[in-house]
Amino acid sequence: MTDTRVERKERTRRAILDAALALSGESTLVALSLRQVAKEVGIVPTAFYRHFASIEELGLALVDEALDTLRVLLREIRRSAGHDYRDIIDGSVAVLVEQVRAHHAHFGFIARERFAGPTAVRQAIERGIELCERELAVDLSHLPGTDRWSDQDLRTLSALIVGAMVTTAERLVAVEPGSAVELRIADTARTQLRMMLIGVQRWRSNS
Amino acid sequence: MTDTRVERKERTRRAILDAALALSGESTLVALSLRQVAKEVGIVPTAFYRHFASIEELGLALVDEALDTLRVLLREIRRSAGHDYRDIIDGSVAVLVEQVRAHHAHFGFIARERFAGPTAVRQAIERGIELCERELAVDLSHLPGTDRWSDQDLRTLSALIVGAMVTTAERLVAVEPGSAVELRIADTARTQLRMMLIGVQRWRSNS
DNA sequence: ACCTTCGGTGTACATCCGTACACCGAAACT
DNA sequence: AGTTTCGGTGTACGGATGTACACCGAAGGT
Repeated sequence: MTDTRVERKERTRRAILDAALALSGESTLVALSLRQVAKEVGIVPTAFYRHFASIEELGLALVDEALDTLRVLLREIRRSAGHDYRDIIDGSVAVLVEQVRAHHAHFGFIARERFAGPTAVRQAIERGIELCERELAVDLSHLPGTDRWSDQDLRTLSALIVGAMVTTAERLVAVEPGSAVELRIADTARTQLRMMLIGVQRWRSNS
Repeated sequence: MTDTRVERKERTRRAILDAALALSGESTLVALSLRQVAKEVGIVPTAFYRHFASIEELGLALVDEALDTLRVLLREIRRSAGHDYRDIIDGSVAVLVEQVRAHHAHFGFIARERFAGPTAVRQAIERGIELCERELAVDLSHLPGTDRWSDQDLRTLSALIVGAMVTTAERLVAVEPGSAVELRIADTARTQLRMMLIGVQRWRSNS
């Protein structure tokens, strides 16, 4: 009574999304049944259709949300960046750890569905990651040492870094926050970033 | 009649493994039913139990085989290695492309189940990849320029390279052999390896 | 005040699932 | 030759799944 009909609808839509995200964490979207989700939410199975036509469509909505937090991650990294290489690296990894902690369900979801999800979901994720690579490539072009790089080399380095960060995120989600293992993973990530960026100063496009 | 009982058994076991590998390519192991596999093989569902206690156990057998071809990949790379950095890189990527072509079902399987598979399968894959990192670290220690590296830094670089190669493999399986895209992926992989290895000459452990 | 819209309900059904059980027939052993 | 082993069969079950259909009751529009 305190709320309008659209508010009610939105609320159960959220509940469905949250339940699906939580349940898919136990295995995968493709192993998730409409009835499980409905039971978890506390609605009757057929009510599910008032919000989504299928689990796959639900998955696409989840991908959108997960990719949003991925973009937030990039933005936070950019915002926190110092100008010294050391600062950039330390700051980026700190932000990564923090964001994965705060939204580990989303990162786990991306890792799981990236190769195992329904086709449409996979494609959506791949497009999102590609977008991140493109954004990062632009950031990289503002770094000292990349003045004469070709666009393609910038993209290639970007892909390398994004790949390493995705792998790091995948490792982080499997680990408890604040643990010693988490620190080791962060340390490895910092070292890897340094290794990749050391190359930057020496690199000349085409050679 | 021409064959003994153990041969027969082994033959249908193989058929089950092959069918499961093929069918899991459409989605995931966790979305694969015992009955689907049985139907594909041409046996009655209950006959499945003569070979595996569950789909998960079947999955573990598949992991073993997939990890075998991963080890073959490493061995082939080592065998084909020149002593010049350029040779090593070109040769390694060539072997990678060739192996992924020849066993793309296995590489796809690893990519899919690595994060989305049953727990035991995920762990087995992670252990296998870790083993590859360790092996590669030893190879790296024989490279010129890594004389004074700490073991940990060798492992870290190894993890970086393995991660990039896994990502490359994941991209290769999604692409048709001999296509222009495949060439581009291989080219990117070569560049990335060069970028990583350029750092090797400049790197000093702890700094 | 009346009618419409629409999120949620309840029942129902065909299909698929894993698995238990009794059974078969030929290979393998003695 | 007689017996055992064992991969494969066939039936049968309780339970889960997607979805069609008729229905309800309150919010929302007129």
